[in-house]
Amino acid sequence: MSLRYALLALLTVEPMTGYDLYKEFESSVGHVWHAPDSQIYPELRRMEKDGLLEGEEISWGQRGKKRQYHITEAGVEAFRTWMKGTLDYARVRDPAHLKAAYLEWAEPEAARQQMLAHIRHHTELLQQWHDKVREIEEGGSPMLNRRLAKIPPEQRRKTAAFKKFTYEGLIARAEQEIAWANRGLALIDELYAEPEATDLGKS
Amino acid sequence: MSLRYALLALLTVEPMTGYDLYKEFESSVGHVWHAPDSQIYPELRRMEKDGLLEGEEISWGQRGKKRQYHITEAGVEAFRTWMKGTLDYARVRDPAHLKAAYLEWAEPEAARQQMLAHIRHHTELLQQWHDKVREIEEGGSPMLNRRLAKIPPEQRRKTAAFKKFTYEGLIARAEQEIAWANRGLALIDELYAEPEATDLGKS
DNA sequence: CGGCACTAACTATGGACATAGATAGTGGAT
DNA sequence: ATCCACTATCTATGTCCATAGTTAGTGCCG
Repeated sequence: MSLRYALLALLTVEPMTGYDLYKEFESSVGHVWHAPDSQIYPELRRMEKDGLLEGEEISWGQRGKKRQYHITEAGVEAFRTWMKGTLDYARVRDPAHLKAAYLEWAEPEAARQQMLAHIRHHTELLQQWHDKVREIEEGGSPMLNRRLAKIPPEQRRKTAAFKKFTYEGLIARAEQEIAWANRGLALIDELYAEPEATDLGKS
Repeated sequence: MSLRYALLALLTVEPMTGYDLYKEFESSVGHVWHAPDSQIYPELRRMEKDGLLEGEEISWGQRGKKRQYHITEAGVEAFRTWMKGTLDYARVRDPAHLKAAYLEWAEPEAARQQMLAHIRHHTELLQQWHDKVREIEEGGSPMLNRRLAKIPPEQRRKTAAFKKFTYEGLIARAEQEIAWANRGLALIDELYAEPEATDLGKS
């Protein structure tokens, strides 16, 4: 159900086509909520049917057409209602930690690779999110700038602050995951340490 | 696809029925990977068809029956193969952070409630996971104890260590989420602080 | 003018999961 | 003897999502 609200959030700034939204999901919003175009187009249709959006055919070039959606009053209302209510949190389902729980089944080298992959993955995310925070701080985010331009000046501080707050949370999470995986690497080293010293003691 | 491997992981300890596995998912493994019975039963059938498990009808009471599954050689092999390979990480899709990015749309009180709900949720998880770590440390986890009893003594240290490592990662994550939500509460207070001082300056 | 990357939108299929409910036996408590 | 909580299994429906196409127009580059 969150896809719907992610789309509404973007459409509170300006009317957009499905393709625009898809592009925005690939870059900015997609860092928080990913969605493929095959999910976006039908959802927009459904939202129009539910009265949250209104679509309009726009011609493009000679024969080209695109469908631009703008949010309705009901759409804004639905978004506000969603913001008011509390989320229900999904049950834990974490492949990386599931696997970590049984690392004794892997060769030490494979176990290390798991941890390195975890670090690599979260380092990439970290990079993206750091870039995003820098962009916000420097006022270089086109979508955010358009949003800020539409709202009264006294609201702008809040709007930018919450965006930054969000990304900083994701950054902290990624850093935590990296730290965990590093502890994992240390643990693997310790558990599979060359047992010479111990053997000497035993023999 | 991870459900399959979560089930295999449990079945490396001992043969179990679908109901046993469902119960285990509700308590121990469910802290890492949740699954409802309606997903477990058909998956077990599929795994049997794929030769990873073998099921056996067992009578229970007068007329009762249950189906107990034990892992096959192919099942163990599949589990090892999964442990060897690397996971592909799912794209980010995080309702809590999506919502946080647009908190300026909520009344300050509603915004605070979001943060408090986040704290409450992760505090509950934290509690569960802390209990789990204590259980592991004190040797009071029935499933883990049966697992440890089945393996050579020199393997036991690793097995227990990886379980503990896993839960500690989840604990660190939950603590991070709580810290983030607390920063959120502070930010809300700051952004919506009584503006007397500023007004005085302006007037 | 032909190729090519991009814009634009949609369809089809299948897996994973939530939610809800159906069915039936067990075993202990009142 | 009956009720109830629990054990045990399965089905049904719908949403979400990944993956992989299909179709068609645009606009620039060589």
